[in-house]
Amino acid sequence: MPRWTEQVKICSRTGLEGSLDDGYSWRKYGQKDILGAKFPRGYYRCTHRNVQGCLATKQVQRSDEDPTTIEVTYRGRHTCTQAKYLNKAFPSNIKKGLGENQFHSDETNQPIKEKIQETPVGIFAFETEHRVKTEELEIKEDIFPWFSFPSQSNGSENEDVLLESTFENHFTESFSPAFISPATSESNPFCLSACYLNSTELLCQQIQTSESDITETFSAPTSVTNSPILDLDILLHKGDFDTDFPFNNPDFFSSFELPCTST
DNA sequence: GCCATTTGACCTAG
DNA sequence: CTAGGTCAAATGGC
Repeated sequence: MPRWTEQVKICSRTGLEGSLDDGYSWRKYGQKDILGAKFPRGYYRCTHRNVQGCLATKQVQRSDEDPTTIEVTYRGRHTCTQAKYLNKAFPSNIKKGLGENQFHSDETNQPIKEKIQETPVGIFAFETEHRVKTEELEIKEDIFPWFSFPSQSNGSENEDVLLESTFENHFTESFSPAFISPATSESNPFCLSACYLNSTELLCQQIQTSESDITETFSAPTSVTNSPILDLDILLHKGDFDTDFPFNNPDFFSSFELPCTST
């Protein structure tokens, strides 16, 4: 049975923590305390298991080191109708560009692709969660030290609030003005934090700044500003972005609004 | 009443 | 034997 792991960065402000919507509907069937882990592991199976015999399952566990990161281990592929639906909902070049680096297995029908394919709903989840390739995690944390949180839970009931506050403060203090565009001054900086560290997430960064810059950024990765976030260009795999990559087309963004705006 | 979640019990691989 | 994974009754929300 195919098995692979994602790391999902959560945005506690959105309240989506816990749902971890990946486009599929899951039913929780168990939870276990894992030896040596601070947080219990949740066990989920596809809601359509009984009706359609879909054997996909996933395990969800919050990371010890960074409680804002959820490790999601998928097992088995979806055979239910929602998998078909999700496969049709997004341009195929997205799948090609983003899928191949995300997983340890060579399975072709992988949730991250399906998640991204799911629009517009998938886009919103895509903006509030942070999925990273496991192998890149350390590199990202080196570049974004403010993404690493001290282990401060000590049983506090207000852990999430505390984390959110810390996260937000780190961001408002750490981002340069060049990164936070004046044009998006009403946007909550924390929303920028939810726009991400890998290639997929950098797209969101660019969405928040200037759509017209997107093409330039992707087509001329050596032309960067002094914004530290753009150093992430080194993490981009040029092959991930085909010339017709949808995010290069400003029209792609006209179909939805960015949800992370302050009230 | 239906469905999802919770949680202690049970199963099983190592 | 132990830890991880699953089952299923109890519980709660709608």
